[in-house]
Amino acid sequence: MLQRPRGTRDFLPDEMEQRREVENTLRKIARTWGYREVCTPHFEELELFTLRSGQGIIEEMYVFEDKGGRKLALRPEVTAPVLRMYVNVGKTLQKPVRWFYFADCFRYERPQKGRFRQFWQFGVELIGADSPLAEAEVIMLAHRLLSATGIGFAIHVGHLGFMKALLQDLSPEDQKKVRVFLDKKNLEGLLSYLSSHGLSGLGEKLIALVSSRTIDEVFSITGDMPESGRIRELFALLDQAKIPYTLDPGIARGLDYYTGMVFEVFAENLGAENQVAGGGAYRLAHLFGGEDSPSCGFAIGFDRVMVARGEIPCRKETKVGVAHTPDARKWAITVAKAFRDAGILTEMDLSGKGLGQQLAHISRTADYALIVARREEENSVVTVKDLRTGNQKELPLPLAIAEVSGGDACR
RNA sequence: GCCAGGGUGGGGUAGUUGGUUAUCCUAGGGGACUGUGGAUCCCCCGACCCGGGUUCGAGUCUCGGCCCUGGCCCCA
Repeated sequence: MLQRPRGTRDFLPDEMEQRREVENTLRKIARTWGYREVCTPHFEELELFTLRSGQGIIEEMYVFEDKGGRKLALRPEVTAPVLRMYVNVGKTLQKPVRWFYFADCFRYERPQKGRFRQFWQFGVELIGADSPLAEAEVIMLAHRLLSATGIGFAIHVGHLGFMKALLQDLSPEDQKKVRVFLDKKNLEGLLSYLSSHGLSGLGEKLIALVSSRTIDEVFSITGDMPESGRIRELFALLDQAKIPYTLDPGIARGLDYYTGMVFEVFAENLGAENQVAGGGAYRLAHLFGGEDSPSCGFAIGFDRVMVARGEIPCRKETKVGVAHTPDARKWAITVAKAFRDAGILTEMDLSGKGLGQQLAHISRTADYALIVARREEENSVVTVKDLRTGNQKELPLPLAIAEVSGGDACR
């Protein structure tokens, strides 16, 4: 038997309906904030992704050559494609541009809880706005979206400026090493690295920095910096908006292209892969040949959100099944059409068996049975049987539809 | 790429020191039953992840691979 490729999933209707419900909730909210949905190709030129993230990511991507010899890659994320699109068409757009996307991405990684080779991201990009309010807006929107999914989560907000201020005299390699130690909260490793590189003086300051939880503490360690005012304003805005967050100056991982504010969101009930969203302020447009545009955005790991939500029973729509006899087939089709036109989920019996067996099947799969046979056809009525109570009545079509519309689904 | 634990019908399971036709539940299909139900009864369908080795004989032991689950690494 053929298996699906490693790290991919099939979704049965129950799960698909839940995913669509959450997706559409996210879309709706993003729209009310003025963001509009965009879509980019599943594959792009390989260079688009290596420009952003370096050659190292080739190993982590699905890379292939097409019949024309072009080097392509399945998108591992969507920020770069969206910014590429912005550069391609954005000149004429009014700034700022508010876009969102819901897209599947592909990474060649080892699957584990909440991590798949094909996964979905819901993301937001705010391009061409350079202000603390813009940065606050994306965090506020992330908070709003994640709240709507019903999961428990914690937002950590940081700023690359803090660490930059302390590390500015170090070589780029040392900076990177130090950031990795800090991000992993490996303080012993950090101290021994620093002392073996003649940098012991930094250790105390760095540890104090990453354990700071207020902006005053942070600035007392880093001293004043050019962005101080702006950073204070950002956090003041979050406080005013009553966004629950933790100031986390230790966020340092990855992404050299982030320019200032960075944030990460962690969910409860997930294993090692518990980050459900991440983002920050960045500049990418100039990399793809556009004008330098300050931007910020984030992506939500949709699959992890769904895992974190756990099993939530799906509410089902009222469903009717149409049992009919061959001599009344024409009327049965008319009846079914009328119910469907009224927006009611309607299934025709396809088996041609006796009414008893048709009802046996319908009673397992629907809330109401419509019985349509010669008698109903002759009188232009339909027998509506409520399968929960067993009550049935013969009604003309409009009344029959009203009867079913008024009921609640039981399954 | 690394580590640990797993893999028996669609789902869930039993299978003793290696021994006949691999257990049970459930789901699915058909029938009893062509003007009224989910019950009941009967029938059917359907599995040892793949490949090599040991053995008279492998679901069971062994080696390799694949896949799953969790963790490490990475995480754009």
